Amino acid sequence: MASERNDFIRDIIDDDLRTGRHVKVATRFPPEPNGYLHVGHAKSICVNFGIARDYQGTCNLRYDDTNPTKEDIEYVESIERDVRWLGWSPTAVLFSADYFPKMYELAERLVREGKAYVDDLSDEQIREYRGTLSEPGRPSPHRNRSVDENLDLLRRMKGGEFPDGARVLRAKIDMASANMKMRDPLLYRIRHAHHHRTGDAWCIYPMYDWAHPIEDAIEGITHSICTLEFENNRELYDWVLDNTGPWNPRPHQYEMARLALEYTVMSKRKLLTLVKDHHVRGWDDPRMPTISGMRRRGYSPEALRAFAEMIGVAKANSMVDIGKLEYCVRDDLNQNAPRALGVVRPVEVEVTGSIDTKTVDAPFFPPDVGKPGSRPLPVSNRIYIDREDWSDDPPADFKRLALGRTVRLRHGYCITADEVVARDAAGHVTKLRAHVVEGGKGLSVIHWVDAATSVPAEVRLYGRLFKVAQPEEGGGDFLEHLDPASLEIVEGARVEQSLANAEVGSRWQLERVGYFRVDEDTKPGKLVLNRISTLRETVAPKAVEAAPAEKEPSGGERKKENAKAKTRPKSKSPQEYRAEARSRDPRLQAVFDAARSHGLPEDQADLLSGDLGTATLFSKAADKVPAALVAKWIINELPRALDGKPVDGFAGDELVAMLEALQAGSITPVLAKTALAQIAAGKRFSDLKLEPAKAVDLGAAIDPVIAANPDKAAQYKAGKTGLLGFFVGQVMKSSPGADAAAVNQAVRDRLG
RNA sequence: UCGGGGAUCGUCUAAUGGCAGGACAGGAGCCUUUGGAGCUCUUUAUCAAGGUUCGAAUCCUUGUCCCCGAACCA
Repeated sequence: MASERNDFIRDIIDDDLRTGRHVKVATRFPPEPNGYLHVGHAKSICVNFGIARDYQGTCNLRYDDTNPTKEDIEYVESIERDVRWLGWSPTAVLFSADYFPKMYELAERLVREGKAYVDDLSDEQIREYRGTLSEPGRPSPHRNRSVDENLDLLRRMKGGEFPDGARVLRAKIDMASANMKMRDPLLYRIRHAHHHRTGDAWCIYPMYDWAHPIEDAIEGITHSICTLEFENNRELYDWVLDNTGPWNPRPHQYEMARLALEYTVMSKRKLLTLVKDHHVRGWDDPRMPTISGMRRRGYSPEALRAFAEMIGVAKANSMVDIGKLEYCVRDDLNQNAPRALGVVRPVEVEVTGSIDTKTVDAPFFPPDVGKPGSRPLPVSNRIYIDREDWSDDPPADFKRLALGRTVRLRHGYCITADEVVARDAAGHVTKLRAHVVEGGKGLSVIHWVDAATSVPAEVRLYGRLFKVAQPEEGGGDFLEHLDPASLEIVEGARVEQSLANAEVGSRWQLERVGYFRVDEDTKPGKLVLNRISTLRETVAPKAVEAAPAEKEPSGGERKKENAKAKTRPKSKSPQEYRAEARSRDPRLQAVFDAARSHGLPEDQADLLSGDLGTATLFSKAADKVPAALVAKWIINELPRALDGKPVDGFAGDELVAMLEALQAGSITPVLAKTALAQIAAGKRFSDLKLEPAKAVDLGAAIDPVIAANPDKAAQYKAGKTGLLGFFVGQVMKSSPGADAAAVNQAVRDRLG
């Protein structure tokens, strides 16, 4: 189905579809409308909508608007616009607020079933009663109110009888849970606030952990994808589903790593600070990592989708190289942005000598892009070139214009510089004289525009907002890392005539300068161009001012992170748990002692006596089969066969039967492993159809494999010994009864 | 009474006991009327140590490091 693209979520979906757990796939993108979407959301959008697309499923856009004090209609509108601009069409556009009646109904059900209660504690008290990471919490004095009282109180909460913060509805779960999220989580709080969608209909609002699973369940979401920080919430998510259902399909939550990107910040709070404190011009400032900012900058939906594809989906926290985004943007633009000429800092050049044409026909794309189209380019003997392309004192590898040097004008003729005619106050050249070189050859090709017909433009040169790769690291204020040079506005640029009426939103490559988008600020007669990206520079033309921004925070900041880790209490190790279990349960200790008396080393005895399931399995089997053999199979092989299933259900008699057969030599170890997996799946050993160990003609088994892979055989002989496993694996596949060790040796012999 | 996750080239990500692969970045070369693009070649990785196995990134053990969790936020 989606075999070409593999990530852990798609693996799970493939599995769910294969086993029939689900017949359809339904996902959702659930933003809270309290800010603009950013590139991190773009990843989530592409994952959720991408899955729906790949599996012919559905994906809803659902506003998670359960907190009226933070949310706003402005954000609602921007979010849907951004999702659609990215190229996705929601199956439905929905609002959590529309489920408020159903959520409330289920809350009453919980109360009636004695699974929720109204608490009068203040927020500080609730926090205090909750305990800490390493200490259990205490029950609220109101935890055991009667159902009737709870129901009455809840209804009065809903009726608006109490002020904000006076009471909350809490689930009655377990104040001593190691998972803080399960310590009687809040379900409803009182908020006499106007909601953007429900107005003043409600004065109690559901919390995320209550609302989200119900929303998913109501919509029939099968795979509810969120980010890693919600891992602890999953237990509660499942609890809510268990106590409000039955639901079919029953949603399941999966967590993936959120996107972190170099040279930017992603939290809504920080983005909001940038906007509110005017460090940028708005949510859609082209330097912002918001989708609207990137759109205004000139990034295309295709580029953003390609980026999402490139970074993949996984569970490991990561920091993505900003170069990957820039690559995707350039890759798209190279194919799609027509070329034009423009100079950012014009230097007038008076060209002497004859010019035979008035215009040249210049193609929009270079031959390697291979797209059609061209425009006429006026040519004359008064032109502008870019200040970048001139040097008073050219270094040896300078390939552009200097006194006495010759360059070719793009799409035009060659010129040789004769004389500097004028300079500005700063000493920059403003006017040159040059002459045409007939049939000449230039050092390089430079861009230019015709002086008479070119049009003025304001060029906004955007760079990275921050000077450092990780502005949030180091403990200081992220604003300190803002790059004051992230925007440079150049007023006096000139671009070729054909751009005079370029459409707002159109994207162009100004050859050798960069990619640009026509900005919304453009007015008739005043073209405004945003630089989307520079061109890639294999040899930096401005090597002098290169001084790349420091990539790594300094060492001192490093230390701080570690100190933080050290303050965390240390968890118990599995070994300690097993020791504890034994001291609690004499039966386990007895198995430990028995294992020792069988001659097993202490570490094995320890592993076999940590829980009752494993311990009984071992002691039963060790009565009939040598203990060392049993230990080895239980410790090393059983976990994989079980694949997460509990040991308790594993049939010990079958294990014994299998091990006896193995001992008798009637099955090979390879077969024994597959048998173990089958037993774990509930089969009886005697019912298994297993090829008996037999004398396989190794030559007959191996030769065809070698013959079928002559190139690999050659590589092996040349020293790529890793291929041995490949050959053995192939042979084992074709001759299941073979003895792997013998095959291994025989392949080795044969390939010399 | 702490619990939940994670660790593979510089970066991101594959490999589900059998060839450690791809992409980005880097390097070398070719090509080029964009110092762009393209093409070719190429450097570089399984957190550590033990164990099981013919064979381990993958299974077991111990250890190390990183992230998340104690809002009436989501």
